Amino acid sequence: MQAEFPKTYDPKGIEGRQFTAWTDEKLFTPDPEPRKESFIIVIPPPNVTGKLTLGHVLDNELQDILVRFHSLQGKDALWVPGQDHAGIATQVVVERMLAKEGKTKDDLGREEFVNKVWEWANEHRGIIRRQLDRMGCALDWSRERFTMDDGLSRAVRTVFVRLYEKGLIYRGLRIVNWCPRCHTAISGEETEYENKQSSLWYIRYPLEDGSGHLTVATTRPETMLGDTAVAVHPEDERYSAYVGKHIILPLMGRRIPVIADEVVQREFGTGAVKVTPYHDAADFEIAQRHDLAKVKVINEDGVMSEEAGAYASKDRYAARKEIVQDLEAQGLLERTEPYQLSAAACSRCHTVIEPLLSEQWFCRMKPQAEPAIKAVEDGLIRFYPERWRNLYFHWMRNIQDWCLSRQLWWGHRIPVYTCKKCSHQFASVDEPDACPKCATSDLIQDPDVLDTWFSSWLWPFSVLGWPEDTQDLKRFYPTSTLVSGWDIIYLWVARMIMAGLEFTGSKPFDAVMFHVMIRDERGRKMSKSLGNSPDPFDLIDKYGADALRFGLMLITPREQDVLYSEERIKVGRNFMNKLWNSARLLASLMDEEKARTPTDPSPAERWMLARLARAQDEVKDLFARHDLYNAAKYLYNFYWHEFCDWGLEFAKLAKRERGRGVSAALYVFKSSLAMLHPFIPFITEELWERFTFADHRLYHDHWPQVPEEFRQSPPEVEALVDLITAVRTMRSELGIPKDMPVPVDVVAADEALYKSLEGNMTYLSGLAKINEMNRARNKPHPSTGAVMDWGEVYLPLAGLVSSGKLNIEAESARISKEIGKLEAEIKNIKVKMDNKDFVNKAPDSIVSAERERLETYEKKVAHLRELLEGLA
RNA sequence: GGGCGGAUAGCUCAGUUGGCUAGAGCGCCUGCCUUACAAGCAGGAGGUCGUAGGUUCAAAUCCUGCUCUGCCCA
Repeated sequence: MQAEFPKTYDPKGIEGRQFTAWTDEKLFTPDPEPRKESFIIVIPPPNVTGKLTLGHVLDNELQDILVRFHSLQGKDALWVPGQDHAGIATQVVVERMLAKEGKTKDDLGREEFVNKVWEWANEHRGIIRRQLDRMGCALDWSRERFTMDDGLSRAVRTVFVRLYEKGLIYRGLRIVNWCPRCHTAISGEETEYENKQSSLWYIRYPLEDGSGHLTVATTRPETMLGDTAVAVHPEDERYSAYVGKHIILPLMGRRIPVIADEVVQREFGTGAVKVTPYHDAADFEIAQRHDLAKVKVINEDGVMSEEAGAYASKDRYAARKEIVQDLEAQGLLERTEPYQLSAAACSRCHTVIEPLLSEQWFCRMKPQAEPAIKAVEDGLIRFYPERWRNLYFHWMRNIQDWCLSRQLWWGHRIPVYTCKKCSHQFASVDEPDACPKCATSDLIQDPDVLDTWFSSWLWPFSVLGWPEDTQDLKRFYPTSTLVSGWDIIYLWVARMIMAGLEFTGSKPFDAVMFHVMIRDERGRKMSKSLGNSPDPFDLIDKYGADALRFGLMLITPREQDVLYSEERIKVGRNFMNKLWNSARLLASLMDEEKARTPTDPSPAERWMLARLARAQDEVKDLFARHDLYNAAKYLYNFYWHEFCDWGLEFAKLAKRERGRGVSAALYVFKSSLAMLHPFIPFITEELWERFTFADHRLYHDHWPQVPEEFRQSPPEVEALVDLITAVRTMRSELGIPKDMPVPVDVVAADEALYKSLEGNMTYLSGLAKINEMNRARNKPHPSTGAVMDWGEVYLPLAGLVSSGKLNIEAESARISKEIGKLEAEIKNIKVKMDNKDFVNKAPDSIVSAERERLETYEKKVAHLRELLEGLA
């Protein structure tokens, strides 16, 4: 035991020292020789651009808790760290840096630009590592991986070639989400919807035969230049006469048909809609059905194309303005309404997305989805909480083909080659020297790169060495549990399941544990622009990593997004201080004792051991259900309100009054440290070390095993707790000064119980200031009292009345209230008992329990009435 | 428009397969700087379980409608 033990727990210094020691000892690298069952998690790779957020703290904390818990269960635990290369995000960041120097990526050229990105990425990987270290994450950094590593890149190419050769990857012309700033297609998940106040423009489209016009409403007037039809609903009687006629498109003079299609929403605008196949996904579908022309009027850079007539080479928004003005000048703008629209924007640069017809690489997903659906349906892979299965099934059953290509430089370049000579196109894992058809070496590789998720979906096995058949892969795959926010269930979790089944032939993990999102105290999402997202590392500076972790765990429900505020996590800091101070107390009480399994525990100690045993069972059970929130709460309440409030108070008195040793309390303390360790690794290791509980780290110790014989709690200690609480309440209501001792008279139904209570005068005196206990023969006058399940306690007032003013009103109000509650309950039970159906149909155990309750309550009420009379 | 949730104390949430007087933390009130801890100790107040029906001997819990609310997809 180290001598110095400050009054307040200060994590500074301690956390850093502990972590350095863990790293030096390679604590988190499992033995090369597998000896026991293993537990493995792969980290959801943080984005390499990332500073970690509070959300990451939660996500990684949960994983750390699981890893440490399973290590304490005696397993070989492994947690593999790494980062993903975050294609667009990283490229955008580096491009911005270049822009500050007045350069573009094209100035550097592809190779030099990619080198620059590598430099930047390597630096940031270090930042992420330091942040995870500060949280105390038990990651095995000797196995760190990056999605752009050689091995993982090879896994990506291998998978691509396999799918290509299976015919699942194809080139297709589709409407994609195009970011005009990033110059690439992006997925729906990489877009964000932003509510914008805009307008709905009503434009007149003149009919060719001069018989009038149709009015269409649009939120994007600039796209009208590319209209190739006007569509109405086939059952819309307002327009049935017009179907088949033609319109002369204003500003362009193009002749376009009026067609009928069922997707048209009759309620929107006028019910007649313009059709722009090149720039709208729904319109593209219509065009396919009706064989319409597709005219591209906006280019990849967001500028109007040559086909935009007079508006060519103007910015899309400038063109919009002019087009509206020109239409108005021609009397074709019927009216303009304010309109709230939710516009898709690039989640990386917030430029408004341009839906654009574009040729991209796609992967057919349906064949891979089927076994993945079955794996979850059959329980081969379990979801916690289970309800996320619904979302998974819903998406998987409606799965769309995956757009794989991105027009970026940073990422895995698509391994498709085309022979310049014979035009043969093929995919290859290794860079080919020559065309397999005509043997010329004049080959061109596809310039695009793959979606970042195309490497992330391989993560559970690529990090272990796949496609090589490595030792790690054999030993640690499939992994145990994946921890993830529910927001990336499609983007990542579902795809990993498909990839695992498709490429390794087995599931990637046994279970998925989903956690909720963190919002601010007003329920808003954390975001940079709102400035409501705290830097978790400021919080760690202020409160310590354990306090942040435990505080966060205690306020984060499983199924409902957590409303975070700094005030709320202080509960974590308070707990650290409580834990620390309870340790200080034990340190001051102990002599040379060890924390052994107690050999001859006193009743008070057995009471404590029984609570420990229950905590151990409960918490283990909660872990089995992946309910770490309630496990944390259980431990909090057990440690604070059972061990500290009662167990330590008993131990303190037993030591001071009777010179009894504290080894039983030390045993409970030691066991508690082990159970708390997964949640708060730093302080528990620190205390473990200070008390020299073992010559090895707590991380490698064992979950407490409380002997069976201690599981039964002695009834007299339960009675003792009741008695102390009752007397404390009466003292408080009556206003008896805290130092004034009181005598009590006790009636116990069971003589043995009374006797054993007598043996606990130390506690009665120490915790309720009871100086004398007598067996009650008659109710003393005047007196108050309380009725317990096992008997009654009377507090004679004779000696107290003379000594000062007692608040008799408060005390009699308390008793009246208790009577009221019991009478209401008695009434309820009587109604039940009078009900023949209840007596006949309810299980006997319930009926007899009700009968007993009725008797008990009636007895209690009778006693309380006597007490009330005695008070008056 | 389709789907998934939520509504329980002032606030944030627990409440397993229906069955003891519906719990916790924070906040609030009262009294305490009691030799571990005022980031603490002791005691206390506070709830028509959103609403209307239904099933049942019995509903916060199961079913249906409605209201409010959050999110996802199109």
